[in-house]
Amino acid sequence: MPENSLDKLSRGERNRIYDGLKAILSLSNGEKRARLYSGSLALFMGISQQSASKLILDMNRTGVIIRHMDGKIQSIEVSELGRDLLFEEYSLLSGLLGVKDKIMISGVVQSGMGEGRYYVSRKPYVIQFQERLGFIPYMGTLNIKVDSSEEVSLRRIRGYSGIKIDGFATDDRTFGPVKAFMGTISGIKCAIIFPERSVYRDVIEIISEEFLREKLKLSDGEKVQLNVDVSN
Amino acid sequence: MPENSLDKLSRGERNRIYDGLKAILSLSNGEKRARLYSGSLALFMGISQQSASKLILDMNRTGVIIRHMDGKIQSIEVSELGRDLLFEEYSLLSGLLGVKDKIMISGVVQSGMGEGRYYVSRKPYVIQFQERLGFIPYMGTLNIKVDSSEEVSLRRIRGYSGIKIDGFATDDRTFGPVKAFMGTISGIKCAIIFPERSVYRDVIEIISEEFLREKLKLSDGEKVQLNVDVSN
DNA sequence: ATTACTAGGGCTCGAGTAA
DNA sequence: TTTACTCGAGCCCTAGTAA
Repeated sequence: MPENSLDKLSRGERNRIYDGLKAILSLSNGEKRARLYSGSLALFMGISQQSASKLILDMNRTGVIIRHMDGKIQSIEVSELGRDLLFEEYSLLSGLLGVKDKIMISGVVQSGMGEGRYYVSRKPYVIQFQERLGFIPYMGTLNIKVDSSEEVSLRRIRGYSGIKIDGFATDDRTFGPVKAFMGTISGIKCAIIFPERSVYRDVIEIISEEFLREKLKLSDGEKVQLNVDVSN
Repeated sequence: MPENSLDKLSRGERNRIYDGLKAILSLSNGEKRARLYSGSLALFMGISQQSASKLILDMNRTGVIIRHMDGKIQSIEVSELGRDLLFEEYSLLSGLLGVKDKIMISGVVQSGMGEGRYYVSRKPYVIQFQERLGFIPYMGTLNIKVDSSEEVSLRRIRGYSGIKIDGFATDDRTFGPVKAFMGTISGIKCAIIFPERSVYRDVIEIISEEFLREKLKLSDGEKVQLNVDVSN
């Protein structure tokens, strides 16, 4: 069972796993899964079969890959956690190297279940939205289902640390930390918000000072484009 | 004296240096040089001062940083070699993660000294251009001085491995390996060529089946835009 | 203050080898 | 065949400390 204990890993250990992930992606040839022997991985990485075997075990233990043993040959798939790790690294490098990242996301308007409204109207969130995003959002979210062709763009955004909105707890429950990215939709200032620790979803939630759905006269299924600023 | 012996480093050693470079860039705050104590670097990286000191020495030895000792405090600058290393990593990740890279470069036409013509007309090069790029280039290069605002884009391109053109030797001298990237300029197919091992230059050389300068009626100082395909 | 050398401990890696 | 365990060697990291 994965422990998601990536934070606790030593620098060396983390880099080892990081190299392993890159190697597995290289050997996947665009497929979702890579069918390989520990020996093939070893050859590719220039390490011994024993080390590659241990590396695969470690990667599986930390949950960055999902392994299926089909008899002798194993098929390995980079997990969501593993992908996130690599996209985080990518986004970090983007920032450090000064790559201008104007990421655009397009998708279609979707109706939410109203949970968005509930969350974004919690006072501790609202206070932070005002302080860190510079506006008090309309009490509701605009949900956008991102085009599947833009999955990579969305993952790239998620890879950035964004603007931190702290979590908090009430008597009954806890509200997790959130990260936000400023952007514009049809010229109107807005922000995308993500739960800090979440699995990849193709639906994103947008907040804005305006009631976007009304202001932009949007109805379900309508196509919209979003400009996202990831420079922090 | 730098040994440029990066290839000979072990995986662990290379990752250590890689982490050090990222840390130094993080601590530079956008400045060219970072003024820091080995202790500050240590704190930032979560390692001991001694390890940070050794890391700095190693990075200096391999030539990925340039160090100036101003008394006690040192100022550290990531060298061209170091930058190349990071951009290579960035480009590698781009490819592995499937980030669509349509890189555009703009600059102004410049007259070369005619050396471009000499190089690209050497037969072993020409044969490879035909085989690997799919065309026999016009015997000359179009030189473009890239806008300084697009330095990062150019470095990103250089970070990719591109299409390999092997070097060769004649009786008198050797011609180094070259890497090429397909692209278009005003809709006409072309390729950028770089010496495989070179320092960063803001002038790039374009080859094409056509005599671009004439076909596009270009004169010195004229602004042009280039679309580069880095997907290999 | 700093930087950085030297020793010792821990950890990673690979050879041998079992299953 | 393959995967993966054990254990010894070597390497890297840190503490102590000199300059």
